[in-house]
Amino acid sequence: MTRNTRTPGIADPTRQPTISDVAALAGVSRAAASRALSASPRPVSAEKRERVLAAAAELGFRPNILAQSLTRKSVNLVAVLVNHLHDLSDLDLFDSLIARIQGSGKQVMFVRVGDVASVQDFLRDGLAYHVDAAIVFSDFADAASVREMFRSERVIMLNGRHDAESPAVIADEAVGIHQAISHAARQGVKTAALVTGRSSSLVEQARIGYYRAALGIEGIQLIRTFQGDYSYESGRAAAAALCGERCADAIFCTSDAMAMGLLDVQRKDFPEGRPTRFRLYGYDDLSLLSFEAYPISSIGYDHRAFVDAIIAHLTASDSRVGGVSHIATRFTERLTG
Amino acid sequence: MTRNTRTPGIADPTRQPTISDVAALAGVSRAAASRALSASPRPVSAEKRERVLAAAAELGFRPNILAQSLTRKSVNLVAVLVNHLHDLSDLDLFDSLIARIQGSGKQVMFVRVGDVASVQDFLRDGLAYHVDAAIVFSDFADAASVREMFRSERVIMLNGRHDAESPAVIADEAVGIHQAISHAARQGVKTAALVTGRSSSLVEQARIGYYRAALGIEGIQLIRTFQGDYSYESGRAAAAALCGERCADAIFCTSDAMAMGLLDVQRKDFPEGRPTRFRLYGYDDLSLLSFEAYPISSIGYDHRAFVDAIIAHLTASDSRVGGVSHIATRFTERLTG
DNA sequence: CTGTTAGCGCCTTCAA
DNA sequence: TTGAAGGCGCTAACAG
Repeated sequence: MTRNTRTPGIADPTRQPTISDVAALAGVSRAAASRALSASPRPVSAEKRERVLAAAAELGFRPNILAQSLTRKSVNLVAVLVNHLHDLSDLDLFDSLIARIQGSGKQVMFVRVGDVASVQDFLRDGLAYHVDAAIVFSDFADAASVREMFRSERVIMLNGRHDAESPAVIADEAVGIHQAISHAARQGVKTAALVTGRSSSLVEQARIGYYRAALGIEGIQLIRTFQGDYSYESGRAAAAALCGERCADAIFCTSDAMAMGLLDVQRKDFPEGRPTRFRLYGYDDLSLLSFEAYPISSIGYDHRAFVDAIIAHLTASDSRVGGVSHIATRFTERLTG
Repeated sequence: MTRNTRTPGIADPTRQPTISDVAALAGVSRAAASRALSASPRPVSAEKRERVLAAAAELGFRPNILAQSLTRKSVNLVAVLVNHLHDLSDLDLFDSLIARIQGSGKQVMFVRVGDVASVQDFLRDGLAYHVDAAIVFSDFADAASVREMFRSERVIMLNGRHDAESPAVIADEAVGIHQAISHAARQGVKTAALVTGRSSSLVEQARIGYYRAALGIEGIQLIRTFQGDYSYESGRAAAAALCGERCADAIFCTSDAMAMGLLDVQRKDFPEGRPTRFRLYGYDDLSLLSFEAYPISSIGYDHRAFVDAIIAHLTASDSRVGGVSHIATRFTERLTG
């Protein structure tokens, strides 16, 4: 029995039909069957193509994409790295990202990288696919590690940890933050408190810097700071620490979740639906803020533009150019501002 | 040049090193290199293993999992099918599911199947991987289609559309629903309104049936019904329709999101933090309900148990047994109940 | 323990 | 246009 030549009648009937089976049934060579089944136009006589297609249909043949990719050098798989799912500041963003990736004919491999250790585990255990591209939300991975992890040059960094070789998409946070703070200044805010996330993240460090700079420019005094971790619970903790005696005129939170926690602690004090002793500003512009319970003024960016930029890098012809796309942010006023 | 034998010095240096390169550098056969690199213990002399490992490290060798899977007949890939991401009634569930799957050494392929048409597209275009298993949340896919789509016998159905050949995990909704309704009865509720989702879903049809049955048993009269689509917006619409003149003593929503929308519309009428003219019951027990703004009594299940059941099916030795695992649901009382 | 050999399923030269 | 042959990267079976 020669290579890849089988007698379908004798072989295991539960086995998935391969292109060899199709070729045999159609009475053509494997190469001819491959050409007939190919999406791109290849030289096959119309009559043979017909026979091959009929045979494939009869057998219920479906190509093994993994085997294809072995020769094609492209698996049509994109890895998406996140810390945890909770980090997805907005599911809408994610949903449209996945839809767009699938729309481009690729599938999405979802990789949850909870901490630095698991990045190392991945590298050590070699349990990473050779994917076409990787999109990195997770804080815990730098561009070089991800390139090595997935053996891919096309690594799109969204966490600020890009380098010269990998493209990145980053939100231009300074603009929106300045808009929010100058809005506060116009409302007569003189003193402010800042609730931050883990300062280990580069993104967060930069964000804090923008707040401080804008407050300085607008002549608002930063009288207190509280370090949280982006979570709702840490926002509640911040309320206890900041909303006592000398409460600032405005409290800026570097995540909406924290602002929500803070708001909930204060909720009983304001039947009007918003705090009166201070103004409250969040960050992320979660779609949840359109619910009446959390009318928090916030800073966000256009999700469509963000996804567009990612897709552009994904489909760019030159895979290894390390360009950085900037996405504008904007301030949205709601009841609390 | 014979099969798979290369001279590394001459070959394209940007090419990823293969096991042949490692073997050549270590001065052993490819088979020996494969054995040395294998996770499971295989016969290799300690000295050779040493040399191979050193060579692999020097070259930065990483096995191509896709090529491995071609011979191993297992890709270590699990497909997860969802409608949209919004459908994930709780991200926590999803997060731990993915963590557990990755913990078992498999990766997760995320497939968004927005409608019936895309299921057909998948089948027609053949752009589906031969995965080890598929986990189906999406309403739009039945067991047989998914088995064909992914060429896998191991299809775990969570949408109620399982058949004799595929295992399933389903929440035992009747229990929790009855708990909620008998709780309402004990509070003196005599009349009820029901806000439902799309009744095209089998799960939803069954759910509505449980509500009706339990209301009957407890002697509560169902005086009004409103059809929504599980969304927050449709909950708001329900409020307009149901909370007017002849408002029921209790309103039961088949999703928490709808209950939240309904609550928000009524919010201004109750400074006490909850509606007073009627009791409100949701479904899903979202973690969001632990926030003070939405203290909605709700019905849910133990996420851990649910994930455990899925993983059990995933790792079961007999792939094609179609057992159905039932997960208990329970009622949780909050302010609105 | 070792290396040789024969594939996994597919695609792509390359002569004919 | 066609089919034979070789190879993608890896592992398993088989002699030694």
